[in-house]
Amino acid sequence: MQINPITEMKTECVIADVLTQEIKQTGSRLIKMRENLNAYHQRQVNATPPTKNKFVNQTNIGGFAEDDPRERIILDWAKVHYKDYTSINTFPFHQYDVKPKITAGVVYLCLKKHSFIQQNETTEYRVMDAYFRFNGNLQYMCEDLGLTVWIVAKTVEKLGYSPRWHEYRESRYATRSSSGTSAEMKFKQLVPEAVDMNEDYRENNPVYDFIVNEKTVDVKELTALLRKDSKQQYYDFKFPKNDEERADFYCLFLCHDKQARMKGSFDVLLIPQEALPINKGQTQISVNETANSHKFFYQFQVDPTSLAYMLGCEP
DNA sequence: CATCGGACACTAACCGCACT
DNA sequence: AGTGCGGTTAGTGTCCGATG
Repeated sequence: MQINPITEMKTECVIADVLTQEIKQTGSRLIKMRENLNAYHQRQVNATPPTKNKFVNQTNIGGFAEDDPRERIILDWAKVHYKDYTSINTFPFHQYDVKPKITAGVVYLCLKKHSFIQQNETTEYRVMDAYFRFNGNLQYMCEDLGLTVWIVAKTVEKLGYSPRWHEYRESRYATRSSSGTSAEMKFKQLVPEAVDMNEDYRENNPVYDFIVNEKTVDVKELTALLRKDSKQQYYDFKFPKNDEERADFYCLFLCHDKQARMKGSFDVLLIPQEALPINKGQTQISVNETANSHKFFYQFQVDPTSLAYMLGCEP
């Protein structure tokens, strides 16, 4: 089958336009999702008293005073409504104005004490147990469970709770070693909401560097190469051939100056997975503005200052 | 216990030939 | 001229065991 290159080019442009539109819409959706998440997170924070301790003391589990009215309230509710540990979310927290407050953690500990919750070895159970033991601290949960942060966070979500990405990020930054200017540093600067996946959880070989609003982003810093044969300058962009291994977005920092790199000027392209060629693992992005590859990929150029917005973060 | 170094892994940079 | 693509090279970081 013959394909007219002009027609194909036009089709690609149309696809690019549609995708650009799609990114904007996705951005709006993500903003909405984030708002919901924030509201949920706020409720969680209010519901769980913060602790300075790394661990919630195990001996305190279920340690209600003899006359603690909360225990009776929870047990009365559990006799009628408890099915399994996901029922905790359905507890009518707002109905009881007692002090100390009844929180999800309190309900859990009480139910565990009275053997409503049967200990088992499912991932869900272990994650939930760790969630309450470590007050939702992702870092400690991961260390304790030996699971990757991504699996833990997803399971937390599945159980109806909100993974505390923000707190996790801060904890990572505290122990980070600074390694000069790079695209990843720049990305973090431009998208402060981004969760860095690169350094501490390599076990499962994440193919992405960051998670932003539940979307995976792989950041690449490239400088133009000069082809010896055709004297053309281009950026060599390699990515996984297989769809499943690809990140949701590729954020390319195309440096103009080989020596200055990120210290000099650069273009930022935010390329959605859907725009990448199928069954291919690499492509070239020509520096020449008239080249097809340039025109196609530069449709995904974003202003560095609007990068966070494009990824669905609040302005 | 700290630290040194080799094996290994990952990535950007680069090469060169093929094809249109 | 422009692109596709498989491969190599170089630089860097990590892991882990040997060593003192």
